[in-house]
Amino acid sequence: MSCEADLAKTLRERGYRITSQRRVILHILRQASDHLTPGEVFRQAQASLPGLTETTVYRTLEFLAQVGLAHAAFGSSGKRAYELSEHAHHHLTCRKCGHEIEIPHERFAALFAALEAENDFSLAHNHITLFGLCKNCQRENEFSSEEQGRRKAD
Amino acid sequence: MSCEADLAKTLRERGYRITSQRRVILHILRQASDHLTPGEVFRQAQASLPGLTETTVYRTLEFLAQVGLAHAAFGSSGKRAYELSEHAHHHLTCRKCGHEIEIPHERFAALFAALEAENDFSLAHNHITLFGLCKNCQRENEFSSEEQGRRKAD
DNA sequence: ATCCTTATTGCAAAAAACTGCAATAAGGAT
DNA sequence: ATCCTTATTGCAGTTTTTTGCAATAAGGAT
Ligand SMILES: [Mn+2]
Ligand SMILES: [Mn+2]
Ligand SMILES: [Zn+2]
Ligand SMILES: [Zn+2]
Repeated sequence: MSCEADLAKTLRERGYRITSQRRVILHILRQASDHLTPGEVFRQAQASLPGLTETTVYRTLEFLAQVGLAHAAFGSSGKRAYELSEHAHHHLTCRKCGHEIEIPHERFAALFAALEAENDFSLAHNHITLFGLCKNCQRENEFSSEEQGRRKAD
Repeated sequence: MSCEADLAKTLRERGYRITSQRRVILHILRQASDHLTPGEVFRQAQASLPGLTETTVYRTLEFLAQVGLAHAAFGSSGKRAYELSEHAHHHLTCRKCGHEIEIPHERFAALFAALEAENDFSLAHNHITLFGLCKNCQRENEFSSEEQGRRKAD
């Protein structure tokens, strides 16, 4: 109820329509534990909605983002991926292993507010990903450096 | 000289090779006033290097980013675009008109350092784009809201 | 229940990105 | 100057993403 009701309200008010495609895709995003690419959503959605097109998935995902129901992110794959927008957050993503650390938006709030004020700019809901190396992969890097050093010395 | 010398040093040291393709693409990035997409680079590069392939442009651009000579960014087009890495910076980009404001990295340094410390994470050189509305486009939005309000009231 | 407007979808085709593999060419060694 | 190793490129083909347009269907009105 609350899901459907929310959807109805959010969309109808603005003149948008509720379709089976949107319901299915939204449902898939709800189930998902993390970000999903259009391709992944498409494959899952086909099961419940045989006729569905990949084109529609792309457009629906982008639509949901526009309306504010979903948020796009660029993960380590480099491809766009979507997730439902619950609490605002950002990510630290490891370039080696893909491990993701979630950072609550509050951590960025002060800086963002300052940037808005200083630049007469009104920030939208951003969902950023900062790349780097996680704890483990940093260690591995040290190891390989040592090894390389030893090799050269031989 | 300094350009070529830099290039030689940066690449040869690590076992990479200097090729005409890399030189041309790098040269194009140097001329560019702002971020260029692979497609744009390709079109410009073809002039000086007829045989060049689009594939090579993609790979070279990504290569230059890996080596740290270039940096990727996701502009308002949503497509990846590259630029040379001079002083570290980030962007505030308007979703309406595409206007870009450059923010020096220093503005982010403190927060980033804190995030690294708090999460045992080692951030790479990130180049982020925050979307929103520029001064002008914010005003335009107000106007259209007013108009809409009036229309409904009629 | 039926009609109407038009937002949304599917389809077909294009553009953009990515891959595997064999041919090419840097650049260090002789 | 010639040879050799292998990093890099081009080519052909695949996958991913985007676009134009006609057909479809949501949902307000009658
Ligand atoms: Mn997220
Ligand atoms: Mn930039
Ligand atoms: Zn890692
Ligand atoms: Zn603007």
